[in-house]
Amino acid sequence: MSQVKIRNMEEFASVSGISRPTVSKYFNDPDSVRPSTRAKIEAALETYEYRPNIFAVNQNRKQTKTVGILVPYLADPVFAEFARNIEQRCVELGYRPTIFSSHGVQQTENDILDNLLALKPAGALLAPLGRESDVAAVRAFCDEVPTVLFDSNIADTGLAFCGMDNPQFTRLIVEYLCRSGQPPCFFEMKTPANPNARKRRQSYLEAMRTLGFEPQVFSVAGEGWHFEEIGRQGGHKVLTSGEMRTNTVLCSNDRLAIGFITACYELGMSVGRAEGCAIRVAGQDDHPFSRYTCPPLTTIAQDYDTVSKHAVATLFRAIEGEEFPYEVNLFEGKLVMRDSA
Amino acid sequence: MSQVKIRNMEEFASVSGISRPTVSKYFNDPDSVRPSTRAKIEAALETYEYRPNIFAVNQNRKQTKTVGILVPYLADPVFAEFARNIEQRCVELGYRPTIFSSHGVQQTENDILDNLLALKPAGALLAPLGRESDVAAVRAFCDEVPTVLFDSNIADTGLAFCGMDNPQFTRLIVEYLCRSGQPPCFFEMKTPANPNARKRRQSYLEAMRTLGFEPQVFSVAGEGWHFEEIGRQGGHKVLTSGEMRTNTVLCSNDRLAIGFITACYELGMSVGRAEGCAIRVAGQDDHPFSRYTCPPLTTIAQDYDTVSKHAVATLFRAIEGEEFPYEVNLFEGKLVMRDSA
DNA sequence: ATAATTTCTTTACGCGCGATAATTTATTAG
DNA sequence: CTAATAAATTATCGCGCGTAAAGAAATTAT
Repeated sequence: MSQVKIRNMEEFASVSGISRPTVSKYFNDPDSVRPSTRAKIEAALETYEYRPNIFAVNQNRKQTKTVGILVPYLADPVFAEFARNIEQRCVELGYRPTIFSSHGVQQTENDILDNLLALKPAGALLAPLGRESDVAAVRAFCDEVPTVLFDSNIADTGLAFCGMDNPQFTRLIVEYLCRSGQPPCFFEMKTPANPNARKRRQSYLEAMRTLGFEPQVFSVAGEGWHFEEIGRQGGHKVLTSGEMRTNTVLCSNDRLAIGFITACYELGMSVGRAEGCAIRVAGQDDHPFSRYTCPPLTTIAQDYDTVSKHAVATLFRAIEGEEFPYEVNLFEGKLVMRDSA
Repeated sequence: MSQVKIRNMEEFASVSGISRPTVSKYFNDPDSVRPSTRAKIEAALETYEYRPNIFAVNQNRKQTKTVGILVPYLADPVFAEFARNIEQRCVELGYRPTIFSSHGVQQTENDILDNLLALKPAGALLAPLGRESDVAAVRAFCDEVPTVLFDSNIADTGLAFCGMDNPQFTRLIVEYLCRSGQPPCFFEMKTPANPNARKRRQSYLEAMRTLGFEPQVFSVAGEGWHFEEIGRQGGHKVLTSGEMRTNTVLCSNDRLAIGFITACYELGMSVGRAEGCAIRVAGQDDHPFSRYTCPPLTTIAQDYDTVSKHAVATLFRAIEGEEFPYEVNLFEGKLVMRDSA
């Protein structure tokens, strides 16, 4: 490694013995130059430290190598896992992903979309806030940037949506709960942030009716993204109300279930499918922490990997110029039987 | 809002009736122009949509408004919380934070530092991987960019370090455990990624000796960042080994404790400080989920807010030109008494 | 070998803005 | 009202690179 500092592409071109426009072509696509010149450039790259100035590159190219990743709440391990997974795939494809979190706030989501737009990204992968989203703002963004939505759908927005097959999710676990014990009641937030929650409620009702059982829904108060606390406090209310007509609770998602189990503990109720337990609790999502609740949580596993993979693949089809109609890709979940139900 | 699209600062200057250099000055610092011209510019800003091209700005300014935030593992809610907190503070100060995660991998950490360098950030806030970090690479980065380290310290690197006062943390909870029941043994990973873990072990030994008790340390195998699973499997080994000379376990951190409690559950051992419980378990960090374990976890609360605040404040002192010697700022934790110990 | 084709070089311009110097205009002090 | 000061204007350059056109050189095909 030479001590000579290369200041720009001009200098690098001269030490590599290739003209600047050709070097520029090389950095744009190494395969676009003759193998012999490519070798020369890469030899120089071994000797001298040089990388094109990213700001100059991005200013002049119409399309950057940036990919925006936006999740509604990064402190939720479900979304941290999505972000990590998607990020890695983008890196592998030679792009520069940037992760943003709306922190559950519409204004923040809008600000991020606005800032992201200024970065002229090649594409974006968005998990919108859901109910809190400014639909017009998200649509406006999608009109400018190739975008794939995931997790939380906004109809006909962006190139495609990749998410869960909520009816399948809920039907699967409702059927399991019904055949292994008492039919479940449904525990949810009254005004859920995420549209998946509404679909799951719907799917619960349908599944119960199909199976010939009377559904019972508990919608508890609570705003924001502190689901565990909402689940805990709501759990206390429901459990002490005496209104539960069953010993089995299906929670709208795992984080609510985690809080609900805490409530059970605090009320001295034993949770589990084992004999002698007072109550069975199940969740939906397979949250990373669900394996470690006491008892471990029975739930439906969302396949982060498949959803991420498909979302990224769809985006890059578009980035690489393919045209295709709007898609909705829903993926099935798998039952994860643990001890809580 | 006019329909005329403003393409650059030149055009915006002309529609606002102000010369381009003055407009440029305004965007650099709105207070640097006369109030009357500022008003004119802001009036135009109401009518026309224009924002300076961020790439052109960053190319020409020696210093950008970017701030890099790097954490070792974003899927760990402790770091998600840090990242969120720091991010928000930077936004409030008018900067553009960008969050990165090393995902526990040295090469990733190095790549991120490398990429970050190319973004000419005004500063960076790094929580290094710890044992896995390439110290030379981190130091090299710190030589180029004003950097404050947090959470995990690398001696004499960067402008300052902000983190926990591990001796105080551990002493506090050891004292509590000793006066409220049997003195604790210490449960940790054999080769912890994070240097805090080593200090906590040390501090445990000292605290126990000071109090006149015989320490006992269990170092369990396990690599990586899946602490809950390591805690669970290690917990099984320790609990079934018959080597524990006490009914109280202090875990090196909350995530290990969460896994340990799961192991207790799986072995049918009741956890808690209540009478009749088989074992007491305590953690350290006040992980966001610790409130929801069964029983809720007694732990030492790390003050994310204060650490973040201090780290950001220190960085911006440097960004704004102040010179000061290398600092180490350690913050005390508070005992959070819940039911597990 | 010659022609056809591909690739490279040279030259030149443009992107959008920061920065500077010299000049003009507006504001404030006396 | 004039001088002193502050602020805005005009003009001009530079940043580092993308890109286009025209011609030279190297490669491939015939």
